[in-house]
Amino acid sequence: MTYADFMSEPKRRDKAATRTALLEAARRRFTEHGYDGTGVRDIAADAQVDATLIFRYFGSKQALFDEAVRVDVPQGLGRDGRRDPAALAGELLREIVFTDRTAPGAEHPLFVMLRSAGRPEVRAHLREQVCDEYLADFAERLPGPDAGLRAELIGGLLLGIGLMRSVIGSPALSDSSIEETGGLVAEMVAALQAAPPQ
Amino acid sequence: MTYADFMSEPKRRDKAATRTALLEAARRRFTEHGYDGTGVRDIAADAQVDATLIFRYFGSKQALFDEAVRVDVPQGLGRDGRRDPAALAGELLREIVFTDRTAPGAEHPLFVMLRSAGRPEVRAHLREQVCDEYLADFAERLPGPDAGLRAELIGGLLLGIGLMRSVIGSPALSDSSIEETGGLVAEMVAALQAAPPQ
DNA sequence: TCGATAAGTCAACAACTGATGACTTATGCT
DNA sequence: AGCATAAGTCATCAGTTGTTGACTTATCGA
Repeated sequence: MTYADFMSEPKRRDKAATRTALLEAARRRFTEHGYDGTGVRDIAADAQVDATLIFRYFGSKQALFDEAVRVDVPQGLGRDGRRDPAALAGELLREIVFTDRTAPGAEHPLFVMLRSAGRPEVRAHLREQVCDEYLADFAERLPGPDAGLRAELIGGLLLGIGLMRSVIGSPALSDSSIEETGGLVAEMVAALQAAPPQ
Repeated sequence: MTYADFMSEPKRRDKAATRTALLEAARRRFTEHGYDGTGVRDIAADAQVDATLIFRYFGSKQALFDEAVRVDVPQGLGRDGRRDPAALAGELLREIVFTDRTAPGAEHPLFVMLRSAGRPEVRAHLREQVCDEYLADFAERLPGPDAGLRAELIGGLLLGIGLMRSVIGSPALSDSSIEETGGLVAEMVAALQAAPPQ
């Protein structure tokens, strides 16, 4: 069988494979162009699949987006041992911000959502995930009556760093290593812990 | 002349007024729904004006967006006197992040752009403005060989705080005063200055 | 008061959007 | 081998998008 034969050969029918191909193509497209900038036909073309299968397998474009962007928030990140907010921030920095962006589906879903932040439902989803799931643990480990504010400042710092890297593409942060940036972030978080109540 | 007469009365023709009405409506719509989520007919309806005037006066939807989102970056924010990065950060916090959001056209253009970050041109514009215009002054006032990285970390912190307030809508930061938040931010920036080279 | 010019209106376009339902074709079991 | 069923295809819909050019109407100086 020649190469041309192989290429023109109709591909085997495989629901699971088609589904994940669609899901991966969707993640890439949504990451790069946002929800509104991506059409179902674009996704299907990337996955080399018929566009109507999106509705067969996911129901709607919105449902596909939701699934492409869903993430399991690791429960109780620093459960035993690492109760230190600075260490916790370091973990989040590694898990969310400094993902290997050469890999497929590399960008963390939080930043995919950020690129579609024009849509109110996406913003709501973002708020739930950031505030309720990621930031909840922080507040109770920080001192002072303004612990909630301090926790959100750490969240803002981490998200801001990710924003600079993945959305804005600022040069220094994009090229920096996690050790370099992590060290500076640790100092900032430590200062936040030590700061007197405002 | 009755009220009904007044209401049904055709309004005076006034190019300048129409233009600014369009511009303000565009700012509001783009702020709330992003570029792709906003149609020219939506904007025109808000401004109570015919949609085709957008193309008469601005050329295209994109050009209208550009003009609606344009901002004069104050040159040399801390030219004389306030050479301290922490003070500079405080100024930016007041100017960009803690704008009075009850006012019309309240959101700072940077965050309007963030809500349309799905579009590559918008991201490019954002990068230019943030890195070249806002962050340039910071780098030369910070110590160490990694001054550029530190400057971008401050940028990330400020943008992240704005993001939490205006896009995500996190509770504590949204309700906080500029004094409260500014105090904590000052501590973080100070720690960044004091940090040893990584 | 007339007429030139600017301001605003209207109908329509071609392209694209997400989505549907009826259709065809391949696959795996008996 | 043949058949039921799952997987994939096709034509098409109805609505929306940005944009255009030809049209009407108001405004204001002569």
